[in-house]
Amino acid sequence: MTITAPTKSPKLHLSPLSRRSLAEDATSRLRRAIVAGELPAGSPLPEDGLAAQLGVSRVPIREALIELEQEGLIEFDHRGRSRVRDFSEEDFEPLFAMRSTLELMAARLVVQQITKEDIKELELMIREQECANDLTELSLLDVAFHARIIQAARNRPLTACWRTIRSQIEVWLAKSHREQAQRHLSSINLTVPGHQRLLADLCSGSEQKAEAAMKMEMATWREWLPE
Amino acid sequence: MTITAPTKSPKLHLSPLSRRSLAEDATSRLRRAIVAGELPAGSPLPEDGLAAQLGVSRVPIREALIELEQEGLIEFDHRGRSRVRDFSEEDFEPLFAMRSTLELMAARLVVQQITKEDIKELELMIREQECANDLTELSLLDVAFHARIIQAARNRPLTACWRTIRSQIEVWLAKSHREQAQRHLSSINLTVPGHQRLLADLCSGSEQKAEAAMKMEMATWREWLPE
DNA sequence: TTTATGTGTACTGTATACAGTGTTCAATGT
DNA sequence: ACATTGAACACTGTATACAGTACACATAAA
Repeated sequence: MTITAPTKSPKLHLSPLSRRSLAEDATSRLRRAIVAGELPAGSPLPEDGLAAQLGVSRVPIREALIELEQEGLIEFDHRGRSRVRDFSEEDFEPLFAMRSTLELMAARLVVQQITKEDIKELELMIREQECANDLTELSLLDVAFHARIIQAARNRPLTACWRTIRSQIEVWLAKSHREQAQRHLSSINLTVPGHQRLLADLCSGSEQKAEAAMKMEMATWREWLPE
Repeated sequence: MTITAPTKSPKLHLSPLSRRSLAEDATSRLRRAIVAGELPAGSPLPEDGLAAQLGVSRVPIREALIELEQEGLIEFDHRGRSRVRDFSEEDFEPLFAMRSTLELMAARLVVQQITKEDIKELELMIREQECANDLTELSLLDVAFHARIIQAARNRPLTACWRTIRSQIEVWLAKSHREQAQRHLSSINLTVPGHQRLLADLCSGSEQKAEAAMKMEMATWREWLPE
């Protein structure tokens, strides 16, 4: 049984599977480690050491570190050495304000142009949230849901901005869960209905409703965090 | 006459002049070239070629290209080759919307906490704008003025977001001036009074005034650009 | 003329090597 | 004790080398 190549170009054009580079792999590995708290705040990130651990050379590591710095997860000191960023409580309010601003803008844009495709995917994501086993998993799905809303706004600069804060949000949530899990247990039952409501209002065609729903969502999130 | 080292550590701590790296130099050189239109939209940016022209190796060039991609000035294709981004007219509206959102947020934050230092610097910048010789110079000073306002908002994520759009704004303005300089000649006399008014309202302590003034400023800018 | 097939080329992705620099810490002098 | 010097160290910044791969073009087959 031989594999025969198609003589005519096959019309079924697959998404051109993105040859992930080592740099991208390193980025997501490190990002996950930081979000999960495996690399605690303040940890030094020597290029040599990381390269050895991940079994690659320093080059992909350097590129990963640059990316993570843009995402606000790590910081370089004056001579180029990087550490996991140490978020203090004063960092929360600005981050929250920025998130609210971006998501409110997204809500306004989404309501005008949401597609069937968007709705289908968002509904699917809500269903996945129903199956979440623990808080950490749920909060990552939560953030992913909001990322999908941003995407539905179809505004490239907005997506770029969101990218600069998304990981930081994940860090906050994970940290908060680790430190005071019991406080958030109730939220596990609120997330799904909240998102259903939000999605409904984003589909309503009313800018007021969409904005109000998003403000509500942001307020909920606000209560989760510090103090 | 020998130079004697101070025996006691000198209290006068100078800002630790940032040993600019070749990568940073390359970034600003390339950024300027793109904004100025010397590297037209669509130009390929082979690492070898750029490295040779700037007299460095590919490593700093790679890092510069990554940075410029984050700033939205260049794009990588599916196999990692980069080109100067080609802004079409549809790209303008989203960029404008994002800018307005960020600057409005900044206005709200600034009015609560602007300092004497901020005001002094902003006034100085307005005086520099009075001396601008041509439109290009003026528009760069204009963007720098707004960047300083963002800085005065003292919100780190906001600054990071602004960084993702700033260069794109400069590209739009420069491009617009090149293509239809005469349309904008009148604006040369409006920028300074507009900024004086804006600064006054940012200092007024009234959130309403500050927001209104910034909206006005954004509307002015809006008229500069396509159609 | 079209459609397949090979081959060269231009480029990136990655590894490796080396040079330079701030920091630390011990040795030295006062 | 204290300041000063110096040498070793740990690390980044940069250059260079090599390997792999998508594309273009030329050539061969239908």
